[in-house]
Amino acid sequence: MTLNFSAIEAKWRTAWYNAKINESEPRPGEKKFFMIFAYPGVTGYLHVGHMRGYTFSDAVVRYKLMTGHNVLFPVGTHATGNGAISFARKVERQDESVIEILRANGCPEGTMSRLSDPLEVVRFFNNVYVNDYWKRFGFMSDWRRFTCTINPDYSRFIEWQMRKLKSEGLLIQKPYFAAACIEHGPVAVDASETDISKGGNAEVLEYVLLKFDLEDGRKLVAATLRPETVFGLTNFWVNPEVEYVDVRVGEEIWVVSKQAAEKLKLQKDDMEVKGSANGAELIGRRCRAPFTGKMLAIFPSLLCDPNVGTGLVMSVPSDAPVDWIGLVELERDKTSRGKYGITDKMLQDSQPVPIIKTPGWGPLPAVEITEKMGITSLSDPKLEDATKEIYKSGFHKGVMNEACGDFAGQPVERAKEAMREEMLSSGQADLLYDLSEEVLCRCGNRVLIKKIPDQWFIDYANPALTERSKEQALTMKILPREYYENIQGVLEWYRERACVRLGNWLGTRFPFDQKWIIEAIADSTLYPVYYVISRYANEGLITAERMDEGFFDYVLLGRGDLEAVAKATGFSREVLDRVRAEFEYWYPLDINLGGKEHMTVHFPVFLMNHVAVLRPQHWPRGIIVNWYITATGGKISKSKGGAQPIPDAAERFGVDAMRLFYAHIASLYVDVAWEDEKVEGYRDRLERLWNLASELSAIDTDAVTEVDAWLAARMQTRLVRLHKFMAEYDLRSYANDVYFEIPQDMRWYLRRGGKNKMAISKALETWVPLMVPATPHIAEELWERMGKAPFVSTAQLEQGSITDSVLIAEAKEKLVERLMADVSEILKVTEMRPTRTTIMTAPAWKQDMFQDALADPKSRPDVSALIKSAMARHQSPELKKEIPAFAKEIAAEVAKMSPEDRQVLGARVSERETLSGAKEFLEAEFGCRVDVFSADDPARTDPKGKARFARPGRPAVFIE
RNA sequence: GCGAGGGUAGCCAAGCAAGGUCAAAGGCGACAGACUCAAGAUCUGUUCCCGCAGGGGUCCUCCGGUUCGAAUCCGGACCCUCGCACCA
Repeated sequence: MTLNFSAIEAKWRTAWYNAKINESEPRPGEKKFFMIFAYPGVTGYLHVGHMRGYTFSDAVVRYKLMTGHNVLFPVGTHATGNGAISFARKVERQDESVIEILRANGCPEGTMSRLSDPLEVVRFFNNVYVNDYWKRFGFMSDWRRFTCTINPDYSRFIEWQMRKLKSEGLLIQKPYFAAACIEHGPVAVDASETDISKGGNAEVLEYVLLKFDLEDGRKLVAATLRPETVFGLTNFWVNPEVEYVDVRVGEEIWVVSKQAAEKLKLQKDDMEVKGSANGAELIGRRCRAPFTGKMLAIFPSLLCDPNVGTGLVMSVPSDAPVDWIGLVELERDKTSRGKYGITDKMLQDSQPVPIIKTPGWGPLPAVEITEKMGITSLSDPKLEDATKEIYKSGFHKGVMNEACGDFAGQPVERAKEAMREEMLSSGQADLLYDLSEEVLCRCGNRVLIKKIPDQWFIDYANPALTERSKEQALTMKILPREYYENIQGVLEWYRERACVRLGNWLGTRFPFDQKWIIEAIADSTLYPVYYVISRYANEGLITAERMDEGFFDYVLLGRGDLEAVAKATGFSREVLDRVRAEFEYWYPLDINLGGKEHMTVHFPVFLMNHVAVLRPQHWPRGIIVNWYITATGGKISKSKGGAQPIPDAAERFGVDAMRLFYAHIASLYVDVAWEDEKVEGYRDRLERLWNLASELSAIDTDAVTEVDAWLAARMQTRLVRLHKFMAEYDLRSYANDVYFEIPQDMRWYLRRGGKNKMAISKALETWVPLMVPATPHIAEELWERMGKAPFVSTAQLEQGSITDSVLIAEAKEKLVERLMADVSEILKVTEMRPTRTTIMTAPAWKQDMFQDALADPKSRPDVSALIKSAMARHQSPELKKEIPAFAKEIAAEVAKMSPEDRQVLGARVSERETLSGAKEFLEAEFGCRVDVFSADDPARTDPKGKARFARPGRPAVFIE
């Protein structure tokens, strides 16, 4: 029969939500479990990959619910930033790809036009996320608590958070250099290119500006990334075709390209353009280098790009292939030399000077590499590779040589920093921030780096905060284990982070200066707290306008006086105390789960904000990081739309099949490629389990067999294992046992001739509830078919216990399985068709000795002690030779066993009795007569003398 | 570049922190058998090599080391993925 998953899912999610079993109320005295997943940013449709982490969270929550916890699992969305704005803009200009995505996801045409409004975008997607994704997947989430970061009440909370950070001294102000469009203000430069139309991969570079004195008092300003190479300067490059300008910066007159002047204007407070400067006129003159004071000739070079740096370049031919080839070309170019009056003497004075010792290279790497690569002209494209190669090895492995004064012997990396500092403080250098490639705003203007003099930061570098956060992290459950260790380093490394920004963004106004909007990472760190409040705001019991500082202080920090707060806010005392009690009940947060992209962004600041603002008993208890589900060809891209809409996938594969896929396909801590066939495989698996359960339920006999006890025992063993897995949030191992191992146990039971109605229904009652975390809908349906009252979702899982009788039952069955494996091995090799099988279990003396060995507390049993006691027990002369040999063997074997195995095997079972009991089964399996003897039974048939091979746990076998 | 993670049998994927119980779970695929008129589904078995008695050999990217013993620990090489801060 084919199951109608879709109907089953709809039936049960409706039933759950009608019965409100997903709603969370504090129940004082009862254990609580509070988990969230990092809420998604509202930037468009999500894809099937996103559901992995969410589903994992729901599975954990459901498991906790079934193991004695009162759970809280709220959800929300994060709309701060420019995601919704950029989406709305695309709709507005009828961007084809966006319209296409909307259509593909079934967005009605009428709704589409509304989505040119960012707030409508947020509203629309909030609805999609909650209804089409999370409810559709049957999450045990308390929908009453939904919140979104641009809700007015949420904003009050964020304002409060900022006030607390400020009063803790954690908000600081200092200049900052940010990418900005002249028209539109700050823009985001990132690969998704939401704000920009070109240059998403650009990086912000910090150039050191070096000032070269001209005789007329002006300064030629060269921009460099390698200030330490001033020791190797030989000349200066000016492009005769570029338009330069004189600018006044403070007291000084600088010469830079016109384009560079524009950049400087955005970054220097006291600066003005004086007039144009003639580049060609400078060529042939001389300038004095900073730091060394060396006089340098000025040569022409058409390679100086007015858009890069200052459009003026200093020349270090020892280590810059471009500079070296520039000189080589100039030497050849008699015309230019004549035109600019460049003499042989000037060229001779510009010979490369070795300054850096780099392993694998001679004193003049630039000369060496151009020769090796056969580069002789500035137009050779290989020049770029050569430059990269020399830069890389010189910078990372090089050491300054004896020509470098005080810096001789220092690694280049260190010398660079030291010289930068020294020249900056002595006024010989300055800084210029620039983008590594051209970036264009959506409006078409060029994006430049602009100084923001009064930028606010959260001071995550604060030593006390860092220290307390690190200590807290040590006490937390953080998975995977690698991240538990790494987060220490991440917290240490965290610096101040800009927490507000200018421009057109969604978010909360900064309470200390309304021109700023609070930035997206800053307003999403403390928010799990808000889920205990949002519910009251959503129900209208408290209102945004009146949620003041005193209100939050009272409910979250336990500060202030109830009467005063009630009076100031107008909220009822009863509500105020309910909110406060609810916070005290649910907090701290037990688990925050989020994707791996959060490891160096959200998680550390999430922790630090809690530590900074809340009392220690409310600091977080756990973090789980999930890796991604990717498309077969690479990452499923959020900005480019999901591979298939989530509701479509749910319809096609079934929610439970998808949930099982997420749970079982791999550990949470590896990336997995989404493949339709795999999800279909899980759907088929669920159908098979359904059929198996039906087949078992249909059995209606009371016949008692020895496997009944085994089945009961095996379920106990499984339960204990399963709870151990979930203690580590190892949902994958859990699912493996529930969906693959337990069905295997059930089939084995049937194959062994089990058919006891009571035993079966007992096992099903254990098994079906175990399916709830991963596949709740199908579990409910099975539960109902079994005649149980709803809901299995709220049932409690058995704990399971491993008693002696469990051990014995397991050991017996293991014996049978082991024997079957041996027999089939023999049959396979010999290709016999058996007519009779004789099984000879180990003789009493071997069994006794085996038990002695297991009982020995030493990890390696004492061979001579084994021999002694065996000799004392068994006097027969023919054993005299066998005992020592076997003692040695058995001691070695036992030495290798785990304590668990020893325990199992120590549960002494009569092998002959056990196998005799399974005789009928074995005869059916082997298709021949089976006789079971003890090896020391004279009645046995053993013409080939196999009996002596009998060992405890592995009887001898003779097949004819 | 800096920081982090990874490379396991035809494929996917456990194992690796606490070395021995690992020829290495589980799934998929393939092959064989049962069932069936047949196909599919299902169930059972096999799926590195050798072996007519339950055994042996060679394996966990490559090279080297530690150890009685290494998929697991250490060093090196090659390859892949992710994060690097105002996109969230």
